[in-house]
Amino acid sequence: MENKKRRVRFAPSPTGPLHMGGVRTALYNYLFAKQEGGDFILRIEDTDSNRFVPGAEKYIIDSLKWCGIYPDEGVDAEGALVSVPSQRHPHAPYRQSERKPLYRQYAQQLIDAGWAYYAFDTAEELDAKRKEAEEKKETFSYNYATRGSLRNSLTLPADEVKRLVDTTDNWTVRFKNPENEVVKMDDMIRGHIEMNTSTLDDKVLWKAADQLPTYHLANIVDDHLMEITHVIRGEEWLPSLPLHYLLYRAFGWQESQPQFAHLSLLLKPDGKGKLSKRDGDRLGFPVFPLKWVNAEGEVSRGYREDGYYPEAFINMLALLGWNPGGEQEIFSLDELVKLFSMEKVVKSGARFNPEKAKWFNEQYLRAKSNEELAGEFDALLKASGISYPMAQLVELCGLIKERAHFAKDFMDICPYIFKAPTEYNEKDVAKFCTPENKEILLKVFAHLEKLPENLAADSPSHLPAAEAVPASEEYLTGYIKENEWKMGPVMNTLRLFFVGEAKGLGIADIIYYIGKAEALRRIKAGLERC
RNA sequence: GGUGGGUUCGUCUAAAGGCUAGGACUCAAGAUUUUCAUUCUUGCAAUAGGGGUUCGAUUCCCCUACCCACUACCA
Repeated sequence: MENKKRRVRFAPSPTGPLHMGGVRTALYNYLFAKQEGGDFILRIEDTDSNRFVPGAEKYIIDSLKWCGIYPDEGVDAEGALVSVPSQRHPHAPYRQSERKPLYRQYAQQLIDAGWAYYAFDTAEELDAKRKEAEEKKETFSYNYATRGSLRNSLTLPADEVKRLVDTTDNWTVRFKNPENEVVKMDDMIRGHIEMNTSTLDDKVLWKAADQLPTYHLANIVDDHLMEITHVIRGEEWLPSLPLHYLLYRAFGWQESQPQFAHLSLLLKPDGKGKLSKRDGDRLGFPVFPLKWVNAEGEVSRGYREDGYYPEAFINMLALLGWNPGGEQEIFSLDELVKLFSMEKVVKSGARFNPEKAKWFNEQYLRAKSNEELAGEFDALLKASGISYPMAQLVELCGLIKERAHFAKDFMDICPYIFKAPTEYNEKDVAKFCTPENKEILLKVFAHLEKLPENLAADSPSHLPAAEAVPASEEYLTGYIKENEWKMGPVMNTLRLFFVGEAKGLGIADIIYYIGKAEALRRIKAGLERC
């Protein structure tokens, strides 16, 4: 059992975009499997025909792909139909809707063994019972106490049951929970758990109306057939664990029953409750890996579109509820695979912190080469119709990457490199547009005009110290010092003219990146407007 | 309401009965810089409460409080 090759599955339901909590579940499954060279299987649990959302399956696959999580088996990366078992897909099909004919025989097997029964109560009848109980401050439960007085194969005569099963189609198959028995379970994260079967209700396993199983049946049957060794899923499934244990027993599959691990949920950054789509809209951060537009045309932002690198997203997600123990926080996917352990998964829910998510991206941004970033920047510039020499763009990226959270911020950090400011910050104008500074700037203009292009910029910071132009009165800083002017006011007045406010890169750098002619134009314009 | 799970700085977490409870994010202060940002230094800040067990509890047990999930012919 322990020596068997690990086989895990991620089994989302295509009812909408994949939540980042779902991505984390997929990630933990993936890390756990890959650590020992196991298989990661992607199965689509589309047994709820009412909630099916077109495009959701493709979204899930694209999301995992973006994160670098590729299934070994399962629905194809292109979402192509995999309905025939093959070497690559030995347990196909991987969509439960395509496995539809399979489940009925298993439901039948449970009925024959006395572990399940037919139930003929309509949804309306049961709703009425629930409402009635609610008014009396009680809870209606379809279980050992009530099943004897409801319309099912335990109470109806055999010929009537046969007639209803054969001629009607709004019946279900329900699991027959044993009465007052303690189910003893083990969870890899939570340890030993016990639950009394009398607190459970008789879950619907199969519906005649659409000839489909519910989650519980489909899940257990498929996990068994697909030889899943470890079920790693969200905490919301913990309450149905006893049912799943009982199902394995009812089928006689205890020997190959997988081990279970229930992950805590991702909580909203503020207030109470689990992280939801609304929190992202309200607080201004993505909840989904990729952008999603629903049928009503509502747009949900995605981490990808917000400018996150998938490595940063995955890194952040991995550390939300798991920690290898040291003080390192930046891990590649490969490192995560090596270090992951289920014992180190945190039991309590993790509140999501959007600030920290940004910080992770910043770390990855800074680790990128200037060349790579320049490629991203160049694409942004081209999109706004700007072309700029690549060699200088690479140098510029070295400077601005320390100022950015995302590569998409590059343009906002230094728009003045590509375009002269159209307006000046009023406070800075009041501070620096003094008669004295104007007089000095007039002289600086004249001095700069005389300098050759390659020296106008003084010593831009991209140059290694050894290649830097030696300090000399010939150049800008030397000229200022020689005249015993205060460096601050002169530089900031220049910056006001170059940038539009007293912020931004060093003056030498700005002159280097905009060129002497443009620098002179901006000083001239500044002096006129001041 | 019932059942189950959980609880260390504001947040993510470390400390598997034993140093002054450590790190990161955020925030604040200082240093550096021609400004801003970066960088560096420093600081603020926690074992939910109460009982036990023990020479010694963040750690083990019990109670309380609070939080979360489930309680569908959804997953």
